[in-house]
Amino acid sequence: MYLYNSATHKKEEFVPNHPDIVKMYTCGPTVYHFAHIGNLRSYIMEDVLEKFLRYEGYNVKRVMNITDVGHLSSDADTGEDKMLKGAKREHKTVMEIAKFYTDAFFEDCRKLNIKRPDVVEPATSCIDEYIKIISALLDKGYAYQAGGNVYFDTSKLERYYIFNDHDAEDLAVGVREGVEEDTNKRNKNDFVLWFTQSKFEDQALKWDSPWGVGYPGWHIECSGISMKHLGDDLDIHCGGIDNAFPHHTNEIAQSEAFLGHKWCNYWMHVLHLNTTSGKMSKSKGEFLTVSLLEEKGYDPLSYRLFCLQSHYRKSLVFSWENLDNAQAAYQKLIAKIAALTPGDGGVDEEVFAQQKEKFRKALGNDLNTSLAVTALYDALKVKASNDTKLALLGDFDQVLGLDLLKKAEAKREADANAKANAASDGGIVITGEGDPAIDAMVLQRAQAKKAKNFAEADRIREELKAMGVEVTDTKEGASWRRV
RNA sequence: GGCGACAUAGCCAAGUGGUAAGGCAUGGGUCUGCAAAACCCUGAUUCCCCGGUUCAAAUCCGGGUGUCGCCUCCA
Repeated sequence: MYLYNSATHKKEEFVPNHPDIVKMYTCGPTVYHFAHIGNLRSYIMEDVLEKFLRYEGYNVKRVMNITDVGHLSSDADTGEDKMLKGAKREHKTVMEIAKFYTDAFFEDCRKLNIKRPDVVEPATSCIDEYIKIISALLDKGYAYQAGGNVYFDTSKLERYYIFNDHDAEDLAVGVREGVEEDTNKRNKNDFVLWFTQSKFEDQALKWDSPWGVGYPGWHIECSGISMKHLGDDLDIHCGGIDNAFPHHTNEIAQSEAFLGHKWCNYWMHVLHLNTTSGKMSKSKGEFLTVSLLEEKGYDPLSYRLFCLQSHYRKSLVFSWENLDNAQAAYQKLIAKIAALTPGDGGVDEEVFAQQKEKFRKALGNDLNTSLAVTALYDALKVKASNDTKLALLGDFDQVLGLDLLKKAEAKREADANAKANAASDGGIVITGEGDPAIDAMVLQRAQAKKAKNFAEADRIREELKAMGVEVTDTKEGASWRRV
């Protein structure tokens, strides 16, 4: 397969370091609040990558960190630690906050069919790992102590900038309000590996270290966690585009300085979900969560489809209109699949192989999920038995994760139940969810309709509507369901 | 200010030199007392703009414009 590598700015053929395993690392969430759906876009696309690798027969080991300490820098407005702020807001301890929002994050993932990574590691459980790396960096002369903190010396590297060509002189330091230049730094881009002196007092969690009691810097956790679980090399490192600089740049700097060789081959960066007014963030505008989507009547998987219809390397604009589009498309898709009867015709292997090839080619070309979704429609339209179509859809859905067959089956069952609950009278058949009182009203309406008393029929339909019951006419009579 | 990316119909988009896929929405039709559902039909003389290369450009080159991201932690 081919993947765009942001480190080389080129689409490259993916070749793992070891033939028997693909080592994949994903930057996880900072668990101080709920994830918004923009955060989740990245995890959806990374999930597709992982599932496609497995689909292609690779054995994948995927690791994700949970940031519960470390990048605890300020919100520009208050200068408070994010975890601490969350804790104060909810009158809980930092660890309680971390647990609560970690659980909430994986609950959101579950709703979106995002597989839990093989290893999920909180930053706070790998302190020894960071200390080991920092000590070695000091020994090798890549790090120095100043003002109580340990810094990485970026001037010691031959090449520091990886993802873009910065000129240190042009970097604006402290461009935003509330950020002050750290005078301990020898070079503009040096970064902290270990803090004992923080500009934010009240750091909740501290550990002992050779350099004093303190806590790890913003970037060391990903290097430490990755090496702990994946060893001294890595195939694919994923994250949101905003992480490219400085977070990932710094990870590469410290990891390769520590290891003495190349660390990670492929870098995948997912672009942002924006609102019409710009980047989606937790601190401004509407805070869009999976729960909010559900409250508004959206299936979380409609959002997944929305993301799939776009490409991960393009920013995507969220609007309710766009989500409506996706939800309509999703429901139509399910309805079409539900209309296919299983057990019809067997699987035509030749057609199956042809369609599958198209699907593989789409995803194999830098995860062209939009074309992969098109392959779903092609599978529905292809001249073949229902069994062939269902086999294709089920096969593709292993990667796309839209619960296509499951949802279609549920719909078929619901329709069958409605039939089983049918009440009939004088040749008029009422199908519904099995409530005799409702059946009676629906029957009354059907009789009024048969007598061409349309005013009465419409009146009863309105009455039912007010009760949350939707009536649709059928050939035999009428059908109803609660909405 | 510097750096990185993107720009195709109302919206999401495919397209990597050979004459604009697909989906949603819209409009029309069949069906229906009406409605819903379903099915059929429907759309870009043109791909941000201006030059250039070529028999041929949405696709390549040059120059603009616009949008987004990064340079504080953020997916």
